[in-house]
Amino acid sequence: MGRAPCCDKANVKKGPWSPEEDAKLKAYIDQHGTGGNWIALPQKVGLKRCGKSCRLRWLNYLRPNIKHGGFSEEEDNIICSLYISIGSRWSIIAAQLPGRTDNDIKNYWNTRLKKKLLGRRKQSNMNNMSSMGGETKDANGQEDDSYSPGLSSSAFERLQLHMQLQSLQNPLSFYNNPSLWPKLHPLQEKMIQNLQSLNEFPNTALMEHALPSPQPVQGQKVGFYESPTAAKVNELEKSLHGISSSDNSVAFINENNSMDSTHVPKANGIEQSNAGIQASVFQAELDNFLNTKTVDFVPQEDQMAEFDCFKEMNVSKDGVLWWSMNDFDARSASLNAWESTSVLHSQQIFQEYELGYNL
DNA sequence: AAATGCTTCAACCGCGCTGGG
DNA sequence: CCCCAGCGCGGTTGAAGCATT
Repeated sequence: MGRAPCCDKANVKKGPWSPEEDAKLKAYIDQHGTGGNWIALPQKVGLKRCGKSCRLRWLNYLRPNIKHGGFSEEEDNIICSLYISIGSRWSIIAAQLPGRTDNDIKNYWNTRLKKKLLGRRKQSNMNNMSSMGGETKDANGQEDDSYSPGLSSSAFERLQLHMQLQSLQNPLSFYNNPSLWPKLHPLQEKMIQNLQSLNEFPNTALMEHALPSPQPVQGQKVGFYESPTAAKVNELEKSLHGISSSDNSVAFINENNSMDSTHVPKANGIEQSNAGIQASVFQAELDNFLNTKTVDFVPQEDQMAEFDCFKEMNVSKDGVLWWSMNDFDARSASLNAWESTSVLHSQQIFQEYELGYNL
């Protein structure tokens, strides 16, 4: 037994809206507002439409100041950064882009941005692989088919994108520590095994073959990078507060030529140098794609101290920057010139993001 | 010029959440 | 506390337009 339909489907018109219907709806809402009840609205307006359909039409097309198409590079950057940070929360992303609707952004991501990003990765990987004379595989060793069934699942795709970022930035992160993984249902285990079996080359092995190990230089960054997300938010931070308060997963060589353990957990089977190379390669790709300026940033102890939860989890706060609670609210308040959807329902949502993606 | 394939995007669908009764 | 109507969201669909053969 399914749920009751929201309206009488038989007596409701479906499909594209006519100019007359648009005009009717717009005129009514301009004059009376929505009345706080979309279900009752079509009757009042005299439209044979479902209330949900009216709402959608108004929000996505008829309401004032809607922008269609022509996404700017700045908007691209914001969408990409937020997608990597929070996933397909289109309404939240839309709230950061005045005049854009969640539907528009969702379509834009699915039809263009995603392909642009993955397409570039594909191209870049092909370049890497061509020097090896191997067949085309992505950085995870998978058959590099950007449109493969594996990527058709948005959840898996997002996971993959995020894992790429996460593992490149922090080779000792959760994703690279199976011992930290929660127990899975046997079917889930099986699925993961199947996915892994597709990987002819483990991630690091692939890069090990592709690239020589770097020689760390005293005082230099060794490959961990500030993600575009972090850079973007850092920029926003600066513009909002006039200071930089974000932190990034940047590994440093201290004066003794050893890793600064404040920021980098002790190695456990994965060579930092390889991770560094992976990161720099990916950074180049992503920076190129996002056209985001990479900002040199030296994290301070007191800044790290803000993130006790990361310490407890024995991982550095990685460069995939999570909106800190107060920051996000403040940012939302100042950037969200648009009305509509509440940007954040509560701090809890983002605590979940932090926990969920960093665990 | 016609057929076919591909891309785009408006609209629909169904589910989770919320608040009022 | 429970139920239910309505809202809002994310995923999906399918028609229209465009590109290619």
